[in-house]
Amino acid sequence: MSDPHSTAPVPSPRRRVGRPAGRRAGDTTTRDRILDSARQHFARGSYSSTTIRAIAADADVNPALVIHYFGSKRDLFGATLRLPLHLRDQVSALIRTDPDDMGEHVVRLFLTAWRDQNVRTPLSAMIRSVFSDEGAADALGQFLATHLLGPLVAASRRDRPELRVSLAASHLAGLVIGRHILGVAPLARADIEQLVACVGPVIQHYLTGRLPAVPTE
Amino acid sequence: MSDPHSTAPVPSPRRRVGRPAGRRAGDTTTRDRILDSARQHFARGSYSSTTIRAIAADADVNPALVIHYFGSKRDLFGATLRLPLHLRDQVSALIRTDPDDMGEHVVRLFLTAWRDQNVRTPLSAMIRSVFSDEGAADALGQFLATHLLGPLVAASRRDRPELRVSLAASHLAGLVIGRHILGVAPLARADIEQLVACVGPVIQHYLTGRLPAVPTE
DNA sequence: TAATTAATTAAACGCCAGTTGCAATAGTTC
DNA sequence: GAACTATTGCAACTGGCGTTTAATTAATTA
Repeated sequence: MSDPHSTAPVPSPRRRVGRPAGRRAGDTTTRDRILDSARQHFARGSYSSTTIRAIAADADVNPALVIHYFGSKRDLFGATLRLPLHLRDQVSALIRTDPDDMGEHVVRLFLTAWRDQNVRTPLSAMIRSVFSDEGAADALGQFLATHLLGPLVAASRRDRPELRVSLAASHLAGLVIGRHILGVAPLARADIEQLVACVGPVIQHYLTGRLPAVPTE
Repeated sequence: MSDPHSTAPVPSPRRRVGRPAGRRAGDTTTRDRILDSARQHFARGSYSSTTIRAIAADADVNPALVIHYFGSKRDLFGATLRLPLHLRDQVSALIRTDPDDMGEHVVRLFLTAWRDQNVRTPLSAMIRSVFSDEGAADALGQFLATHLLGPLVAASRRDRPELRVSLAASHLAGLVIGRHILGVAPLARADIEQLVACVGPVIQHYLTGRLPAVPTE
């Protein structure tokens, strides 16, 4: 501060200190390192609480390089949200299973998918962003409707499929949040099959069981 | 902007522009207005994404006044988190009801409490803060264990009470999040009694029904 | 009524964020 | 090997943030 310009036109001899500038030898993995670091940071904090500078530091790189590769913080965030495709395949395999047997499969799929870091980090980043960025809820809703809930609703042959799927999804979401984000001890400690055994039948009930009639309407 | 002109050290005659400084006439409700505004902002965004300046602007007040009343942003956040006491009373009334009848009562209590703005805003601020601030999960966990889950666990006469209560709580949390934070249509649209009828029996099952045996161990 | 205290604002400070401009180095192409 | 392009770092700019300080006005007290 205090009168920036008007410094004498000294051509600033670019002192040679710290790591040198310029391209590194060998092939470059820097872009991916940045993306990895960004995934981890966005998955851990909110959008506004994670900083490009921290991401850059973890990738052992200059903050400007992050911008150079990804344009802006928002775009970088977008780049971290791409989901692995095989999850979609698993879901579409799921809806072709026996509907009376689906409950346990859904729970198992959800819980095992979460162990895969390629699923877990972008999803938990999405979840976190939904809670911190107003309006991001739409993005997640879109994703869920298109890739997860929508197919299930379409496959249902029962009454009020949207309500059924919403009830099931809210339970699963609560389960995953409790187990993996909040770390509620009994849920985090339990092994997957135990949870499948407990929760699977309930999901099954929501999807195909008898729901109480709507009061009036 | 641009060039804050290092004007000569004129002692800055405190120009009279905008609203005048100084105490206002009449009795003051300012502190409460600030607190209200803060509640709304913290309930809507993450801790780091809400700014004192925005809170002050909504309360139609100078940012410095916020600090003057509450000391710091953290303390202000703390001040917004006090829960209305009657919720605690309702919970402790709840655990004295018939355990075989508790499921529907719990769901109804949760959903109706959420309609009360004095409950909804601090709770959703807590939820959001848990997702954005690392470490805030402990605070919420503490609160839940002390005021909500703990009593339920203590009142349970079944096996594995922590797992039971955790399963029930995760379901309820997912329900409230879907209904009130994400605005999932079928959950947001349904009236409370319909949800009570659907979810109550499931909660009941988690609390007092037969859980599948633990595999080995 | 004089002194004091409480409520309020304006202005600035220091910090840290995202971003930009520029220079330096390494690989690639002719 | 010269010209070019891709990769990297440094330093600075701009802007918003939480917070501090000082000034101003209204209420209260002595």
